[in-house]
Amino acid sequence: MSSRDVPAPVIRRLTIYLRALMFLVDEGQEIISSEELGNKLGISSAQIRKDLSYFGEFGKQGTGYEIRHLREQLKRILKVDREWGIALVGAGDLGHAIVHYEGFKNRGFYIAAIFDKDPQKIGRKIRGLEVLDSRLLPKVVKEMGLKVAIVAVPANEAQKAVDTLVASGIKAILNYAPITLNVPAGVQIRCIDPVTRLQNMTYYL
Amino acid sequence: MSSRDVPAPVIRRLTIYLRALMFLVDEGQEIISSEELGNKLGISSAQIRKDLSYFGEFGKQGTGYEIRHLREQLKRILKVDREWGIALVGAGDLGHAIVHYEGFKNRGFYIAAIFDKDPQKIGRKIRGLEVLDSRLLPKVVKEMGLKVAIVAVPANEAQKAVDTLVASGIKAILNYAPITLNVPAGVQIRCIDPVTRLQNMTYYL
DNA sequence: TAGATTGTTAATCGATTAACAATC
DNA sequence: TAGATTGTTAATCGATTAACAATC
Repeated sequence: MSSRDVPAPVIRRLTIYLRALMFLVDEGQEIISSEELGNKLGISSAQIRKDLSYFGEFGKQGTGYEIRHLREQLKRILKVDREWGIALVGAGDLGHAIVHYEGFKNRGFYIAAIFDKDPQKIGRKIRGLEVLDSRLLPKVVKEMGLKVAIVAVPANEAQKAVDTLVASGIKAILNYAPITLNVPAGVQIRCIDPVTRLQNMTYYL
Repeated sequence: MSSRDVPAPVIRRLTIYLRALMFLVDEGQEIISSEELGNKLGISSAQIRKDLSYFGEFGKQGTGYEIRHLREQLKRILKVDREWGIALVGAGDLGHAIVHYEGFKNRGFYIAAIFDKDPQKIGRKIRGLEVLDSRLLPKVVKEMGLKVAIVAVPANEAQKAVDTLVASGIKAILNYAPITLNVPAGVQIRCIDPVTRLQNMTYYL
């Protein structure tokens, strides 16, 4: 597939463009130029046009981009013109916060199932969704056909959780444990570690 | 300052190296080569050696790196050989999860003050720390000399929160609102948006 | 010493930027 | 049309990689 060789930084920026376009639609704006969008995001207009050109021609010379149209195109490109069910592993404080997070809505994702191995947590409901025994994970993930997961367990349990998820057919994992995890080729993984982000800033202070 | 022109990707990776070294110290390992560390992190050994060479010579030919020593050096470089107090803005679900987060410990940060504008939340205690009225933020941040903040308020309140923080002397902001925020030069900002990270993965599915 | 691994250089690779013809 | 902005090319810039002398 030719789109495979789109540079990774381009894909990362597309998600930022999409987020901005969603916001602009809410604001009622209909048209935007690469210049104006770039100013809002701190990205050059040339960069934006170049990024978009990997996928097609979405603008109109002399005018700019029709916001709704570009939004739909980016949703399609990023494959969030649908809703992905997420398997959440870990029903602690962080898991709770993730389930209550409002930001998934209309952005392509929803929490489909919650798992934990703590008998104290199994059976409880979070936002109407029952916490399931981790031992049921392979069965449930397969039955529901889930491809996306979030790992919100302690660092020392994270690799095991990831291994189980991968074995159950999960293809994309967002990991909140502050540790580098290994996955086989063909499985996507990203880590959210607030401390590394903070350390990244203190360097510059 | 010459260290200003160290490439940003290098600093990002240093935080990953530091995280791995902390883990290795816990495991009891004492020495590691760039090759072994690279294998663990999915980074080439040449990359690691090059990254470190921006700051000095930390290894020993034929042997590798003394893990504790390299850890201390990275802590110093990233300025986390101290503890930074964090001003947390927003005491909702996410704010709660951040206060209860165990990952800050021994990594250079602690929550120093919590602010919210909701009268329902002001005065309550989270982990022994009282939620303060947001109107007190400038005074408290200045008095405590805080330089680092975390924004955990809704998207529509985030820019205002950031403006107040910057006016109060904050120099580094970790933003959890799913929106691009503007800060003046000299202030660092990073955004944690799980949905953009997820969208980044679904592209490749 | 012999073997191993660093620190660093030079070459390669890839991403960003500037400029402008095309065109709405 | 005249003005504005796109899409794209070529040039620039920057980061990664490979290789190896230095050396523990």
